[in-house]
Amino acid sequence: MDNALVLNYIRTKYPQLAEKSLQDEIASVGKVITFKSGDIILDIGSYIKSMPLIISGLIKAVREDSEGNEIFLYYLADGETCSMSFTCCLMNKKSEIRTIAEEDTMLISIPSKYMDEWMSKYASWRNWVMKSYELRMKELLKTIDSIAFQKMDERLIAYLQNKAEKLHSKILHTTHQEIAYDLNASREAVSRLLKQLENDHYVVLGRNKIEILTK
DNA sequence: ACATTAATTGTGT
DNA sequence: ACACAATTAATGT
Repeated sequence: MDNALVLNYIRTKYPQLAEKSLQDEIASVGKVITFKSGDIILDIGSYIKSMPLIISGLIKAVREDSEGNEIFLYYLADGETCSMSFTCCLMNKKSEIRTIAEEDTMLISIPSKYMDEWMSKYASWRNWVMKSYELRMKELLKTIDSIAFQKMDERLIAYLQNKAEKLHSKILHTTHQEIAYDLNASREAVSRLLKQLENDHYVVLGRNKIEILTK
């Protein structure tokens, strides 16, 4: 079994979940699931029956408008979870968002029946769930601020920085079109802004590649 | 190694 | 925003 593996992941990526018995429970009921880059992990309108603890890779959460345009909400990175999953599970509601694997991603899936049980059983679990909500709210507010108050050039920089941070890499493998979808801008606008950033020695551009230069 | 094709990026209006 | 040009990467022969 991959129990030992799960245990190892939990200890390295989720040190907050400190209780030994909790770690053991996660190891025994959690399933390791992998997704390929581009896979839709959870679509809008579908029911969720488990909660993900992300081990590696990157997941993008998006919202969809009536015309089918996607707008970027936030990234879910290693050491994080999806608060939407948590709520949906407990309330047995459909998902309001779509999550897509941005990179090849590995996560531990916890069946919903345990999530609730552990809330009263383990202090570290409860605290961590609360912390996750807080973090998710912060990330959402950041995105709202970006959409509401920032110009496109600032949004682009924030987007690139955020992604680099979540990926633990200064090199992003993406296209101008992809970024444009996320920011719901035109591809040309993104291309031109990126070219500006390159002239300002903020990034180096390549095909399917953006390297962010450290300042 | 070369030619062909598809995808991505650049530019002018 | 659109049309199209240029460039780059991928694929077949």
